[in-house]
Amino acid sequence: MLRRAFFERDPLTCARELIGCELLWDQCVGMIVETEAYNARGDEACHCFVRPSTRAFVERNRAGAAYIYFNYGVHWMLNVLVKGAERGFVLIRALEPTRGLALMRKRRRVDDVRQLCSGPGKLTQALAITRQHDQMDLCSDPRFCFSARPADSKFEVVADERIGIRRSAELRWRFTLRASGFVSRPVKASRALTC
DNA sequence: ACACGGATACTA
DNA sequence: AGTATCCGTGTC
Repeated sequence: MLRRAFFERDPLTCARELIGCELLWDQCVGMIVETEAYNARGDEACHCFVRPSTRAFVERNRAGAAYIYFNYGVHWMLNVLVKGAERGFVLIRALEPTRGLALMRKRRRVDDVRQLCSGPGKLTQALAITRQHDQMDLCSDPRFCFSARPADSKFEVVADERIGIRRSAELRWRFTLRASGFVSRPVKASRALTC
């Protein structure tokens, strides 16, 4: 289980290093293959830029808290609060499912493994994540937490532009596992950086 | 390409 | 109360 110290670092560092880690959510598990970083300060795409309630969330909660909100009137989004020198959020955007596939298929009503968690709204539906999990501490309950990358493995991470935003759109703060077939959208090769 | 549809934070 | 905006998905 990832300790709180992992999340007591900058959003960019946490977002990059979460690639290859697992998200454990009750009966279901998936490897994280896509994340995005949002800085509380100086990042116009972060909710903190326009929402006082989100700024209050940052003050009120410790690093490792789940920040969950409803988007486009349809989908729940799972973020993790991080607090280093820079504070902000990591949006969990896609998983490669590894356990609990049958339950995910039932909730998503699709069979294709690549369609289960290949998007921030898809994965919350597959894992049954809703408002009730907002502010949950993801560093204390082994049923709802992150697990570290296997020590002996190597993960190549690619950065490109964040998806679907208008402000601060040029920042390459989306991180994906290289060549993963489980991401929400293909990497924009012309803008991608290996990191 | 476009419909879907709710929370939040504005304007009055 | 009315309006603009929003880190998406599924189906057309």
